[in-house]
Amino acid sequence: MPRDGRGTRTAIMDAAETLILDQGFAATSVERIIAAAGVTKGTFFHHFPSKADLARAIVERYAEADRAHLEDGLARAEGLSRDPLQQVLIFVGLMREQALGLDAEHPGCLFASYCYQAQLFDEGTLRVITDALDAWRRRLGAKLAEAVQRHPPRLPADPDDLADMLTVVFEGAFVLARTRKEAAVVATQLGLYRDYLDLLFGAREAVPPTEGARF
Amino acid sequence: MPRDGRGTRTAIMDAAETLILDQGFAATSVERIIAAAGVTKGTFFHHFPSKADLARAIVERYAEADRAHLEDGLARAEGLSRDPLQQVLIFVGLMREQALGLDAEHPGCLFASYCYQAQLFDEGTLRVITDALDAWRRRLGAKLAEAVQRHPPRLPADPDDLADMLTVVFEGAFVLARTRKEAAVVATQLGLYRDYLDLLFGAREAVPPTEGARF
DNA sequence: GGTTCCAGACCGACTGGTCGGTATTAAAGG
DNA sequence: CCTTTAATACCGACCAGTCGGTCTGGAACC
Repeated sequence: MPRDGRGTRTAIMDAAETLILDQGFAATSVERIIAAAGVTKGTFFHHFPSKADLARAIVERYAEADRAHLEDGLARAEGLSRDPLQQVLIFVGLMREQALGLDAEHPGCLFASYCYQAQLFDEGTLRVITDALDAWRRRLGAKLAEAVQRHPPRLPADPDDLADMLTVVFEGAFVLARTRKEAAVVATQLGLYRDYLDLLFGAREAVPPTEGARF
Repeated sequence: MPRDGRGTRTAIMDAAETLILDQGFAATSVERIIAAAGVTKGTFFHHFPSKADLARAIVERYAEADRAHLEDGLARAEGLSRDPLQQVLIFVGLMREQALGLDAEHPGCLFASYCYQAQLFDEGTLRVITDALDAWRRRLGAKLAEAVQRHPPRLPADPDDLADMLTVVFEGAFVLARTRKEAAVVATQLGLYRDYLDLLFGAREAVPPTEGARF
């Protein structure tokens, strides 16, 4: 094989991703992408058959990172507690921690960007997004369903909807943070979501688990 | 005076608004707008000096409707209870009611659409958005500050952040509803937010107000 | 020599925006 | 009452520039 083009490829994707996040896909011309990435048009179309293929590649990479983020956080939470409710609380806490470290002036989610320009993308590209968000619903929903069993909630609540709410808080907080140019909003709102779960499952009146789990 | 052009003007704005909401501003060409509105290019540029002026006009109209929505809901809630906490709960309930009536396949917020393409708009246009969202924070934050006085919350909570959370839930729920093509998400998530407030301010242990307000 | 990576001139389609002109209306002047 | 006038509403051909995408060709590596 000749020389390695993967660096160039990711350079194009990196440049495109940040441009897309603050001006949208349609306004992000190939010319600007290649200028930002320091390559030429020939190079661009060597790596991506079309601009649409770039969009797909970027969102797929983003979704993979998102999934890794989810699984990594869950694994860490599972290592820190046996109780599913505590795991979720810890998980949200971890997300909050990382949100605090957002130095970026422009926090934002590529999924949200795409979904507000949905007509520009083909079905497969949009499917990547729904699949990624469904993963959060399924994984957290299952944990919360267990939590509902062990810790009777003070108000009736559907575990899946509760899981969705984390995504909702993330996405909404990004929007607000962007308009205010104040990244701290994300961490603050995640904290409120955590409080909500705390209140919903009154921490003390836990039903003893069937097995000998400690907490 | 010549014949009335306001109908044409709003027709252009209506067409543009829906197009912008599902493909973004940059991808919404003047040609498509005028095709959808049934007017010609000359007419378009007669009413709007530039495409950017159209963007500004649309977001201003949207923000006015948003503000009216806020004030109308608050006025109704204030008519239904004297207690600020109850007013907020009723207000959220009203929003939920209206979200249930969303027949649109594409629920969505123009503010979010703009903020994910912020580079395309000038400062004044973006300012309209921050002002509109700040109004929600101020109005609801004040109510919630009163609520905190009368009903000690079970967990420490900043009234303004709590107010922000309604916006967050709205915006986040829109994103999720769009990806799933399932408008019901919005009402569901608003219901969860209402539950949160309910839990936070335990409904029964209210501190009697200084004056003789009943609730 | 064949394959992959990169370069940049080039193309037709489409973009936002302009401009000269027509149609419609209401008020003013007779 | 009828005409004039002026202001606004509307039309569509046209323009310069930008868009995504193609193509030919050379450079680097096996």
